[in-house]
Amino acid sequence: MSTPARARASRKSPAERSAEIADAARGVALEQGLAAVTLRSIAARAGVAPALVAHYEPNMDALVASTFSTIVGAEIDEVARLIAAQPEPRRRLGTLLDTLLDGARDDVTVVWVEAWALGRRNDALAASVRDQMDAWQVVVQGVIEQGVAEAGFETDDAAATAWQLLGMIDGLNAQALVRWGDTGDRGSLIHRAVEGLLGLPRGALSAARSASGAGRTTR
Amino acid sequence: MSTPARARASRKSPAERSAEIADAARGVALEQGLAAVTLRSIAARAGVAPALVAHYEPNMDALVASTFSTIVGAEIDEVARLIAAQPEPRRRLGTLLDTLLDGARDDVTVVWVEAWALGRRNDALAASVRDQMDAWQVVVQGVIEQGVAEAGFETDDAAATAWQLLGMIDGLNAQALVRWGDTGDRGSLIHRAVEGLLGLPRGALSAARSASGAGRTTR
DNA sequence: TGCACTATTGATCAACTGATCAATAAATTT
DNA sequence: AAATTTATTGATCAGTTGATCAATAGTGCA
Repeated sequence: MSTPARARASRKSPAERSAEIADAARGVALEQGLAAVTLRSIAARAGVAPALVAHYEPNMDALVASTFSTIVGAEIDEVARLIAAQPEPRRRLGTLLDTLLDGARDDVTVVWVEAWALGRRNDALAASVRDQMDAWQVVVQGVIEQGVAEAGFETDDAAATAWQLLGMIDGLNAQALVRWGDTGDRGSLIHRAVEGLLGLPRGALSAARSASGAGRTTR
Repeated sequence: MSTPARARASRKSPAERSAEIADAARGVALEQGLAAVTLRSIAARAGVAPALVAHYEPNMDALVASTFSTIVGAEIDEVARLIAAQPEPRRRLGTLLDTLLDGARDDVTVVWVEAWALGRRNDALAASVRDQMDAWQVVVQGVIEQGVAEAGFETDDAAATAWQLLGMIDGLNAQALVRWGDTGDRGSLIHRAVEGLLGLPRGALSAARSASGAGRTTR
């Protein structure tokens, strides 16, 4: 009862082991942040010697970058699916805002914030961050363009408006991360801001939402 | 022509030396980010042995935290002064937005973003971050409340609206930090969003601004 | 069965971090 | 001038990080 020193890991196919390492990295990143994705922490979680992680990954910067992409990519896919399920632009937009601001993905927000910071010293990560931001922007721009075509959204530049919207969301989430506790309801006021951004009448988004029965009670 | 090994530092009063160390930390943080504020980097910049930095600071976490507070505190003071110089609420708000989004303080934005990330592992820093966010919020809330009283701003909850506004600003700046280059004009669209947030007619803020001759040409 | 391939590992490195402490040296006081 | 105080330092420690490499041990093939 002393050294819980990991037994030799069973031999697996490179594909399988590689996937396990990626999974371990994803888990550590979600639970403790991207900064905790180290050679040894991942090895420990995967039940493997540190050298094996190094064997499968060109370097840790790359693992951190791919881990970021995996996590954020999954988030984008998930939210994109939720949006696509909504039948109408205003409700799509409301779903987008409510989903991203409901606090259920704070672990992903941590990953985002750390990626912004770490990206300054990890080029591969910085590139991944830009890629995933672009991917988000495409999704949001799609919602806006459809809204312009079908639901009276007003904007000269859907692309720029999408960036603006994303920036607002990211900022509110990052803020909520720090302001634990007394963070009021992020997401209630943003509806007004977005209505202003898109030239919609006050209440247009909230109305579309409550009409769809998506109201949360408290938070 | 080999070892530029620092000569013994001249003896100074604790107050003076302490200030020099704080200055060195401020400089490093602004030029290379908070993560670069290390015992040795600060010692080198201050022209002093690493042990002396440790002698003057209880620990590095505290130095990082106080450095953050110094930098952000100065930013708040500066912007608060700029705002106070404006005679009217709409122009005050416009000045606030334009000043914070003109990209002239990106070095401070880096400090903010890194503080959000590092604060997760540095309690003293996390506390400083909360304090400075509160300080910002007070300033913004003041602008809003005056606008409600004098310039037709509409909001039920000036405090929450101030947080919303800050979140938007932080998010756009953080985003611009990463999206080097193709970051369109942050700050042009935000006027519409803020108008929506405060129940102002479209163009109310931009009009107040250009009327005051504060227009920037390009960026 | 024995050979070849390769997944896996322990040991080890260099580089960096924050921190401590006895020794040194410059002031100030006596 | 001597003693005292204290600013400053070098040396050193323990801890972390990413990375390399020869040695080990499963696995499948001949």
